[in-house]
Amino acid sequence: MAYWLLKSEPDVYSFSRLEKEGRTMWEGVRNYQARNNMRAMQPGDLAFFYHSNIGKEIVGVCRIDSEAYADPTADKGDWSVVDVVPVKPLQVPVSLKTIKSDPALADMALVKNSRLSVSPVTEEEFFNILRLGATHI
DNA sequence: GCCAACGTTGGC
DNA sequence: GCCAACGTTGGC
Repeated sequence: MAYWLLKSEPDVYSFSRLEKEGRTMWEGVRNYQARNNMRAMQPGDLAFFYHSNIGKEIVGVCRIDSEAYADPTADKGDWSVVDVVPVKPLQVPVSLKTIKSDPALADMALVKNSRLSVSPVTEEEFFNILRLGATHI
């Protein structure tokens, strides 16, 4: 079981929309590191859903529901997607500010490599954030 | 809206 | 293979 973090601008695709739709294909990733992270995902892995630009906070937990497969929206290049389903929103969103100010979380890829849209999360980080979010899975 | 950080492209 | 130029992301 691995843990991840997925970024999306909420005015492009928000967590509440994922909850409403029940499932989405995580399309459009055009960065090799992010793509390789998706290729390392397994069905059942859990991921945080982070709202970039607007909110700048982790708002929910979702589950990876497929292995990586070819991105049908890519007209050229070797890109991948995974299917994602919602698990539950965080009772308390965990802001980037909170994460940066917490020594246990300040090494997260979210902080260290702010441009990476699909990043790994350690088990320790995952449960720390759940605790800050007052949420149990 | 600005700009720093980062990744990619292309000329040499 | 290096590096300057450019484009994009995302925090501020």
